[in-house]
Amino acid sequence: MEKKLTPEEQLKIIKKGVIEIINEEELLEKLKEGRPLTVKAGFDPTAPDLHLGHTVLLQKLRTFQQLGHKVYFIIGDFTAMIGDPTGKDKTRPPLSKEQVLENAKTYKEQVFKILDPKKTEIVFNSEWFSKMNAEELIKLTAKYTVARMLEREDFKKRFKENRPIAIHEFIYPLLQAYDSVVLKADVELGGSDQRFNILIGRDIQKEFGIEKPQVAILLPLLVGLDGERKMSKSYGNYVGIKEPPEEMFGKIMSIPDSLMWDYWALLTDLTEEEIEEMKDGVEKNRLHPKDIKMKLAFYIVERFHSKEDAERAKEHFEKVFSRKQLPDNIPEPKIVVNSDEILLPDLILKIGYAPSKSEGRRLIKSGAVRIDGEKISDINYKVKLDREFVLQVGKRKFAKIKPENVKVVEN
RNA sequence: GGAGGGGUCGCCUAGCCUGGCCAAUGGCGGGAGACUGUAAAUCUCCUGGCGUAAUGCCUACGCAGGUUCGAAUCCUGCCCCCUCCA
Repeated sequence: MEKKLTPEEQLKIIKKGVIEIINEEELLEKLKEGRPLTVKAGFDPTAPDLHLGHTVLLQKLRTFQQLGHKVYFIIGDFTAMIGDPTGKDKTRPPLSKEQVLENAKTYKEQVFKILDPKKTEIVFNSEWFSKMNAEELIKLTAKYTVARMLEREDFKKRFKENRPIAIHEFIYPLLQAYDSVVLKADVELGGSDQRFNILIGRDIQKEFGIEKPQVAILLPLLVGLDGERKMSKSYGNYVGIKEPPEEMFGKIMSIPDSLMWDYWALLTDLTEEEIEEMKDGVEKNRLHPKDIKMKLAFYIVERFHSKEDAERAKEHFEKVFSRKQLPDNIPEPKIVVNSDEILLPDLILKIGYAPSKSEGRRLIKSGAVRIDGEKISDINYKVKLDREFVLQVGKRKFAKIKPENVKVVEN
């Protein structure tokens, strides 16, 4: 808990790292009222994991909590069944209720790695939407127009290119807006791609008689591992906050160097000056970019796991990738076979290191497969399972095959 | 409701007129290898499944049938999408 800060001081803290506040004077007004503000951010439980991209937002929510405000973390279980069309060039397939609930469950435990449970209210928007009837829904939709919906870039684009926009996709932003009505949100946080949705929230709140609508706070989007698109579950370019330390470390090491400055800025508490200092060091060849990236990876792993985990992850990384040695903890899969000899592609398939036998063969052909460090390039290679050996597929997949884990079943 | 255009291997796209050489062109994405710092850039290979192998088998060009020795390609019906008109 901090000492009560003046509205101006609070604003300054809030503004750090923010792309845009719509609008700032209104926020200052609200802060001057001296009451805890209702701060809202919504998440679609479309995949079971929160990732680093989400944490940018969560961090800012925590800032609000530290300033004494109240955070509503909305799990859009209802809206997830629609699918947010933001940034999409095609209609999203809706999720089943079961999937959504399953995903939502894991969200809870994850958000409290960052947020203060005492000041967080987790709400499901199905709470109000599943009770809404057709009449109420239509009244809600009557408050906005097609033309205004089409102002949105992704809709406009799809419309122009004669690609389908389903009606429900128009309704999505209205539902999100309605969340803000229900909660009487003072502030809504979102990534910069949420600008449109959040602004509709302001309009709709006014339509429902809320005089001082929510202030939109837009945060930068974290670019994903590919260095191209925003970090997102659907692009598969993300680092989940529950991922094992080694994974996390490795993934961060694989981002393009140019991207790491964004990561430093958005995912750490370092000041701009400190980051600039490092950047300068790299540019003047005083510092090696790889070392700085290692530091970043360490920082992030420590953050979501522990210092010890970070140490281990770093050690693992150096061992496996820098020194090309075997890692410490090699999985020892149990396998069931019908003979004590097995074709290599079969073995690779069996331990799940290739999705099909054909793929396994391809990997062998391309020289990605090693047994006890020795490259195998014969796709008909037969492996004897009566001795222990280490199988390596690609740079990062290892498995220790032990005779005691092999079960021979006649058939 | 009417007229026209279209649905191809993750995405986009070629092929369909002039059936076989089509597991199907090209790009993107993805994987692996080389070089490296699991960075960038570059180069090479791979990218439906099964198969020790083969000019091999299976499944696949919206769905269901038909014509044919043979169909992504021709015919019929159905479903879906887009455009224009109403």
